[in-house]
Amino acid sequence: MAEIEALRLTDRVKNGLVRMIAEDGLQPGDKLPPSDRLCEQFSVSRTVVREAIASLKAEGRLRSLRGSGVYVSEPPKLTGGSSMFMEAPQDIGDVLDFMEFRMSVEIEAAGLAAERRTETNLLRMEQAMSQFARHLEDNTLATDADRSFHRAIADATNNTRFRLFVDEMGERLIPRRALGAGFSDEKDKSEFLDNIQGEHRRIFDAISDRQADEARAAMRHHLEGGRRRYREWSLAHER
Amino acid sequence: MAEIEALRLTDRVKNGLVRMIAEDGLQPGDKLPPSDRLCEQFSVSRTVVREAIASLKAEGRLRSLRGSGVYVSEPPKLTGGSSMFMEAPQDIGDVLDFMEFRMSVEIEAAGLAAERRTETNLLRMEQAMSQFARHLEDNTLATDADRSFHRAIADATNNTRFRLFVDEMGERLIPRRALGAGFSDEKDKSEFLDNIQGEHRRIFDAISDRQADEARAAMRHHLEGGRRRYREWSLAHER
DNA sequence: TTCTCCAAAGTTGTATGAAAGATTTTGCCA
DNA sequence: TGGCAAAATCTTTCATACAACTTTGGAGAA
Repeated sequence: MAEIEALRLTDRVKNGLVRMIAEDGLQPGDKLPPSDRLCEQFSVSRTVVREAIASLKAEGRLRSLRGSGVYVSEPPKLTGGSSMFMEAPQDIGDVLDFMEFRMSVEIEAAGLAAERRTETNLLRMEQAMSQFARHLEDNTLATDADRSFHRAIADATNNTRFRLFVDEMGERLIPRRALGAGFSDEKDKSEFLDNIQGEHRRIFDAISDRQADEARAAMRHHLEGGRRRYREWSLAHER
Repeated sequence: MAEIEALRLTDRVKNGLVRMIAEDGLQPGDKLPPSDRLCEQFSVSRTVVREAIASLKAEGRLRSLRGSGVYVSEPPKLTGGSSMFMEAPQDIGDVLDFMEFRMSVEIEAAGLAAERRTETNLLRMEQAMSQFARHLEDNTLATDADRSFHRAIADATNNTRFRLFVDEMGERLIPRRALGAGFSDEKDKSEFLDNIQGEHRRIFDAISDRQADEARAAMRHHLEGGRRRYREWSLAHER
């Protein structure tokens, strides 16, 4: 009879990792120390470290890239919304509708953010932008950074509903392909990503300068571009 | 460049395990084959099998007893939490936040409606407006008419998401009082309701004339007024 | 100088052998 | 038959090695 499950090393390391992420203030997209380093830090073998990381990956808190490193990813945010109008889109037309709905929220969020943003809000946006630049080559990590940027704007509205909406939407509407996949030419892709960075910058500047209308216009332009690209992409790839 | 994340062996084994559990009809509490067996079955090393099991443990689908074996555990029950951001508002500040969030959606809905409305849409709006006028004396009926008007606008966007949102929001955010209750003077009240009719009329005209920006401005003004009145009312009645 | 290409170093993924801790089964003896 | 100890089984952990991939920095070319 196993009254008390002896705490396995793997669990100890797992807890140590989440504590380490919290204490060191590691943001989504940041890199963890290499596994060898973690081995000596926790005084365990690599097997244990790897299993702990595998656990955290399964929980969606880490992401690993072969040959590169292990990265912190966006916190999982339990799904489970039941609202009909937040259902995951069913077909391409539905995705476009959803994107349009999203626009309505985020455009206004940008405007409110311009009126209410604090220095801390601006800092988070800047962090997200530089993170985006740092991970241009990796679609999933750039997607994380993109979400961080939009979430920082939602935060700046100082209205919880916007933040909650952006979080929940992220679970359902992530046209991951749209952030870099589907380009046959590498030059086209980097140009496209540069474009997005420019759009983010324009939104950021408007919010920083407290220009609400310009912030709305910039956000509208940004999201309209994404929606247009998705439509073109889906037209080209429909079967 | 990371075109397609090459599927790691661990993920393959993980999928294989869940498929195996399903196909063999393993119930919670049943024991899995020993890891050595799984290794040769999937033709991989123990490392891989162990990481796959670690993942499934993290997801709560397996649990392992040292020295005994690995067992299927109760399937994790889906957290049935509804969409946080659509929760019914808790306090006055929350109501104001929700109203602001609603504004973001309906402002854009008005703009889209102006671009896309059909004659039928306009007819529905007119019906709602005359219904509103006909029932000025009855708060609940006037509220119904008000909802019909906003829903007709959402319909005119030709985007299902807007219609679904307006419907669902109506369930949660009905400042019934704001539509007439709380007036000590009958004259103030009728004046207030005339005001609302005028705002509706302005929105309707803009949509009818396909003036998207004017429709947005009119809707913003309309909802901002409602929100301001609610705030004043709540300040006057706070305990 | 600046750009391109390539090799070396760094990092994760996979394989293998071994040993220790814990549980279950076996088999012997009374 | 009943009890008990050894054997077998299984998970956990450690250590090492190699493969696959990415990043980095420097040598050489334009």
